[in-house]
Amino acid sequence: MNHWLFKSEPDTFSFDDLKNRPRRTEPWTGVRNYQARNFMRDLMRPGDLALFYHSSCPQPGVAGIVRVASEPYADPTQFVPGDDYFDPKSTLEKPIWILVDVTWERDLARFIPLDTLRTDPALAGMRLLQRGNRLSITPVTEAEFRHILSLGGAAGGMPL
DNA sequence: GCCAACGTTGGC
DNA sequence: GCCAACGTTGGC
Repeated sequence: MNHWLFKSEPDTFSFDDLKNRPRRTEPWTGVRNYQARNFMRDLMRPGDLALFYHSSCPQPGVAGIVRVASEPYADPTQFVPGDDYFDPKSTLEKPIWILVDVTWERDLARFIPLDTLRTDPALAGMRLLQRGNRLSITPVTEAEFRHILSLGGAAGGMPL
């Protein structure tokens, strides 16, 4: 199993927004970066665990735990003229952009601020924290994932 | 709102 | 294929 980090701007779509959806599951629309797309296409599998990260907000950091809930499939927003994510170069026959469904998995006992991640020696190699990283989806090692889970505190349930 | 850093575009 | 210009991201 692989582990991931999904970035989202909480003003647009927060971890709680996901949790409050009827099925706690949403398609992760709007990825328009080839590297992030290729992670989904080539390496992501249903069942993979991920961190839900809040970016571009007063308090950036990890807000909760989610799980990949589908195989990759075409992102429908690329076909909708006028949509923020419309891509005129894409066609139904040859879609350019894909997404996966993401489902709420678990709350953390506490939010983990970016500053906490940055100052933790165990996370010095984390892709999210590397200079210049802008990817909205990044791989996370199992060790990093476990460590962050422990920072966030157990919030009940079966072991992940 | 600033700005560093990076990705994409398009002329050549 | 190079690379300058431009757009975007995201922390501060």
